Amino acid sequence: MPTMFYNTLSHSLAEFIPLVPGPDSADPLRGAVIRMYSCGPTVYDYAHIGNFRAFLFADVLRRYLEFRQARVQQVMNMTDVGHMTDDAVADGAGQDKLQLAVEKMKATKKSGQALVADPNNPFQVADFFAAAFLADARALGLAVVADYDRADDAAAREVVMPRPTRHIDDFIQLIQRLLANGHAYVAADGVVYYDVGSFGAYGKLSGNDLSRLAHGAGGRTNSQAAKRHPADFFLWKPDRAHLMRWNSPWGEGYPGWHIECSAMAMHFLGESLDIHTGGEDNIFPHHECEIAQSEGATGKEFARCWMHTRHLMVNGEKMSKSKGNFFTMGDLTGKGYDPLVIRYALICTRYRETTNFTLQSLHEAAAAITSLRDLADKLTRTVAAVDEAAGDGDTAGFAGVEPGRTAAHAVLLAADEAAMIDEFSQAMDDDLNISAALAALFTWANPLAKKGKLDYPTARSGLAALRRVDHVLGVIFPPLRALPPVIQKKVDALMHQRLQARKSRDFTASDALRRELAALGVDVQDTPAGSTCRPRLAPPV
RNA sequence: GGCCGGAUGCCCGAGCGGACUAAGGGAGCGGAUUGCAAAUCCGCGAUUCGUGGGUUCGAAUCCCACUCCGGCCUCCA
Repeated sequence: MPTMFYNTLSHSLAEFIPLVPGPDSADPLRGAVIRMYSCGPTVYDYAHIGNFRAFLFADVLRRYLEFRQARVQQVMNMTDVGHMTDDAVADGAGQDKLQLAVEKMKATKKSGQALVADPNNPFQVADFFAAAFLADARALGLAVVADYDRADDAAAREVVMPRPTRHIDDFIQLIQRLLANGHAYVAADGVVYYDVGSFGAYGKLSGNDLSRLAHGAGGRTNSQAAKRHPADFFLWKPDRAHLMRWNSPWGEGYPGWHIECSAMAMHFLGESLDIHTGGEDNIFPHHECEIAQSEGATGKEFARCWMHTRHLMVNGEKMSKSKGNFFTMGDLTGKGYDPLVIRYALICTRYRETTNFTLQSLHEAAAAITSLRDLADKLTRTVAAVDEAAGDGDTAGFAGVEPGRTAAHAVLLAADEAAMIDEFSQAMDDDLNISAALAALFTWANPLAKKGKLDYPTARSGLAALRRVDHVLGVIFPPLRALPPVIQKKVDALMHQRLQARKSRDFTASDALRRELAALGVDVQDTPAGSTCRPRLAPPV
């Protein structure tokens, strides 16, 4: 079955064929090199789970392509240029968002918790939130951040998650190119604008057309004398008062908010990309403008496939700051949810559906992950026991290699496993239908989990299959977060206390202790051999 | 006003013309086991797919109308 993705550009499902396909025409993904650009976070504040849903969608997409044996070069920007809160006239009005962040930082400093040394320094503020983003993203298992962490120096990291403030020269060059070929102009107010009228394809992504943009009820109608068309957007704005500003041929100022993605994507990935991802809100105007800038400059198709994820709702409502109904990672981990639970809850529905996020969905996720992890444990123990007895230490072959890439692929799968992998893959080929893919996984996993004793070939094959799907899912094999040492001490003490209570058959005390332990984040299980405990993925209900 | 999506059991969510007596997950209920516990195991929950028409031998799946919900058109993932 061909790999079908919904392409916002064509408004339809179409087979995805890489620009540089692999050698096998029957399976163009295998061995392909796929260049993918993902619109990343702005680092003016903590990212919320709605943001992370979009990044996780890109992550699952990338991981699935790797599952299919493609090599993916993914670039995700971290926007640290202070863009404007009120860009309604496509002209940089309102307040600088980084300026707002700086004000907030100053406020927290006054209240005694200094988050950065100098809250007046926008670069420090941006660095602070960039670090916070990376920490959250690591916990969620974003592969692009793993790449970033593996990069050995700052320059190498820059390739993976570039920061616009370090690419101002690229922006200037791109703007000069657009000026030279007539797609941009310097207006009477000294601002450099993109001339949308010069780019006939403007609107091809979003379905907007210029006449409607000029006259529609949805804003952007403000006439600005300096611009040729109301939809013209600025590329560079001279402004000596702006918080972050740089020298340019058009005076000291700052870049427009669309130029960074065009410039950095082309800088690192070339003039044509395979896939460009983002949230649905990026379609217009951001991605529309990216296309105009990039294709206006190069004359080549900028991105072959545009993929957008729908918004996340919280408790049935759109997330918004005024309602205060958004969660950050810290909010949820603080309540006792493991990041892997959050990951699962955010990836387990198809990216093109509006999804409603609730705390209940986290508990469902915890239950689902727990059963898969229990199966993985059982398979691992079975394999390890035999390998140990045989003395070949072969289990290292599983642990040491990046999952999904080599070792797991090298293990020949039994018929059941192969069928599951095939079904999983077919579902994902259908525009990343992860619900159906998960159904295939559970349908295979449940009987295996219920079987009492497994033979070695079954366990080994099952483990390899689980590792392969988990290369996409990323929730079965990554370690859970560790209990803080202080809590661990308490847990040990309570477990001991409980053992005493059970010895004297004081089950009331034993159960009370179980609840205490649950509140601390561990689940207790009693077996004939004694009591054990393990970390909980979610707090008790 | 323009342009898009969506409505499936208690909840989430697949299915997109015949294998649907509707996947999978969660919650619930009954039983086994147990400490009248936790964990585990076995079993049970939609004659029905927003409403009304239509097409068809056959519709959750196609067409029309209606109702409701959501998104974008403006900073947002």
